[in-house]
Amino acid sequence: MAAAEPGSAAPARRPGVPARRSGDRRAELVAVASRLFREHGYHGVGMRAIAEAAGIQAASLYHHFMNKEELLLEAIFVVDRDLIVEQLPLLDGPGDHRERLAALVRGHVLHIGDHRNAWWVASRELRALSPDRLDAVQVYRRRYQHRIAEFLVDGVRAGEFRCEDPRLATLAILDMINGVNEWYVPSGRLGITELAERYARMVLCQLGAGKL
Amino acid sequence: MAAAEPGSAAPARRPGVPARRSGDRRAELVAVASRLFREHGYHGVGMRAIAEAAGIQAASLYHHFMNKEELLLEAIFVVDRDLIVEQLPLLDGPGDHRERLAALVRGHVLHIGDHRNAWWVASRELRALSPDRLDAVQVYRRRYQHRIAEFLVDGVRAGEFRCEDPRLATLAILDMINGVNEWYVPSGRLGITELAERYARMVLCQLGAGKL
DNA sequence: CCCTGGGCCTAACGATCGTTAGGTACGGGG
DNA sequence: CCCCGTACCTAACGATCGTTAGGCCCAGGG
Repeated sequence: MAAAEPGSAAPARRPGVPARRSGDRRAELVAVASRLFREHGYHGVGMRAIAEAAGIQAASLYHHFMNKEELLLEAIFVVDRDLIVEQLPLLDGPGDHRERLAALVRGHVLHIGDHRNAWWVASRELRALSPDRLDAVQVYRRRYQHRIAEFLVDGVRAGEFRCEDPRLATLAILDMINGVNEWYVPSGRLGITELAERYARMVLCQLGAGKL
Repeated sequence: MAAAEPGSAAPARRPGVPARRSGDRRAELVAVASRLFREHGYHGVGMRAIAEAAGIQAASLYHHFMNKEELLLEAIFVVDRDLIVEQLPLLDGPGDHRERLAALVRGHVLHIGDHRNAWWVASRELRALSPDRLDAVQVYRRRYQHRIAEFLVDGVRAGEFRCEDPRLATLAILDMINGVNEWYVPSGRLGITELAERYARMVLCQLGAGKL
């Protein structure tokens, strides 16, 4: 996924050189598509543009994907799958509620930093999915959101958080974190690890659990 | 702008009936375009679709706008102009820093509620603007952001806010507020005025200036 | 050695894209 | 009454869209 992140032009694939592994090539193409979707939007990029950026012809993409929408879906799912299988378990890990929530926030910010293109696409181009695909993605997303809201309620009950409306606070916090990928660039004032740390602190502060 | 917000179909304009005022018709068309841009994205909507939703033919749009991009620019500028001329002055109004910031947050949330389509477009479709148009919009946006960061510094100096990095806090707060228009629907659990009030409180809380 | 299949190619399809040219109907001002 | 500007129309342009059909080339297995 993070393989072809830089704006690399066509890598001039020589005919006989196999693309490492079959699944690798697929992931490469998804990464290329993610970058272009991010830059111009799903409908702003044609199959020919994606193919050119990958160094092949448009028709060749159909040997890897059924259609354009499958490319989009795969790009989006990278993000949502990771949220569930990597982030959510952090809430059941060691430490008090403060520490566990901080770990989730840090992980979330770092994940955004590692998959900027996919995150952008995942948040802006959902509407281009067909209704049933869209539902599948939103199930994942709601699961993440509901689990966090539940965790906030637990934290309030444990006396670690102060928060008058956990559901609204969840939305506000997630929007705040996801906002990172609107303006973050690796060359910016703050590195992604500093950002992760500061956002963890800001979130705790917002829940009345700040240390400063 | 908020004139034709509902998802109205073609209003069946009879030939001889003038469209009230010349500028009104323009604003109506921008509102229709905003809604469609929001639903399908800038590149996902054709001039023919916009025209049909407005009850006219595609070619007729070119009597009101030079090209498709001008429609987009007009939709976006509604938002950014209002931010500068209506929101920023609130920071120089009466009250202490807490009250003035709360007023800005409330106004910001209410503005989002009143111009949902335009806000959506303004935050997602900037990339479709040509570089010089994009610059013009971003000048407005940066002015808003810098003024708020400056205000936070003042508030910290006055001992009303606690915040280790005002520039980062500004980004986080703005992303949090703008997130409202990702999920807000008028029929939701909370009305827009309640949301405005709660967001004002959450922002103050995040700055260590909460009352609870 | 032949065969199979993955990965890519060229060429083309019908549809839709943004945009333009040129014309019509009508209300208001001279 | 005539004329002008506004608002809209029909028809069409070249380009680009997503997608398909069919074929070539090469690596690996029998």
